[in-house]
Amino acid sequence: MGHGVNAPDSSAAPRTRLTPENAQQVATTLQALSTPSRLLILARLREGPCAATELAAAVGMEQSACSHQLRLLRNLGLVTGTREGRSVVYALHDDHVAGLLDQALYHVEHLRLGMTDAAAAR
Amino acid sequence: MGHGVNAPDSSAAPRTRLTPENAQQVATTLQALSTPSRLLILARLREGPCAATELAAAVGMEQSACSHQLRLLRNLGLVTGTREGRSVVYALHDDHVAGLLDQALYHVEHLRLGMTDAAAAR
DNA sequence: CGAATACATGAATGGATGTTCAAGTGTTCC
DNA sequence: GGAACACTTGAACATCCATTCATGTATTCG
Repeated sequence: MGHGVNAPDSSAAPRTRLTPENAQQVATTLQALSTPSRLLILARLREGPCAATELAAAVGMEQSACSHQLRLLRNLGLVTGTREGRSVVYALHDDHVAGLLDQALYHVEHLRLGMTDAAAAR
Repeated sequence: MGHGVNAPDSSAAPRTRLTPENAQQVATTLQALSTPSRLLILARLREGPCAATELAAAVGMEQSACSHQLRLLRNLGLVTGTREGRSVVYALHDDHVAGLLDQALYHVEHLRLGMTDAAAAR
């Protein structure tokens, strides 16, 4: 038996079969959510647009490191950067990114509740 | 403006703020979905339990490599392995794993529709 | 123009990670 | 018991990746 929790809505079909071909693409995109730095960046942007420097400060990382990750996120189409004066304002690309983030956080939280602390992988 | 698509249900609250502390845990869990091999393993298990060897064959990887990844997924609490005769049958730990997978596939698919092919990161 | 601010980019580095190869454990059956 | 099957585990290895440091580009302002 699972846990008596009801997810936001798992009934809606995913209907996207995972094939060996697109597995790489999916993995690449999901990898964007596999690091604390990028996760924090996206979480910050989830609450509204933000300029690069301010963003770096908000997530507590060096401006350069942040810029590198922003480039990656931009290349993946997760965020957009728009020049505005001498700043470049970053924002989530669209609602799917926000949704992906939300769902990830939701499920991961409940996943961790299901186990005492079995983790400590490796 | 985003795309005129409506996600399965993004209205249900995620209400899990991402803090610098749990960011690492969330990232670690999501990293399980950041590789084609593990993604294929989970996708296969999404359709029902499966013994280790058969699983390895199904996703087209060496049995050893598969076992290593299964250990990782087990440590993260994403899958369970149960001895059954001389086989060990693997299965998704619970519905949240299936939900996470579904949502990920759903959003990623629609994300990729939003861009011609900007990716090709790095 | 020149200085200052705001970002981006390249190279180098250290650490993590996936896979392979080679044993090692557990289980069934004769 | 012992061979065969099913899976796990450890070490080695090659690769990838996030961060740092140093430098380069763009924009505003005096």
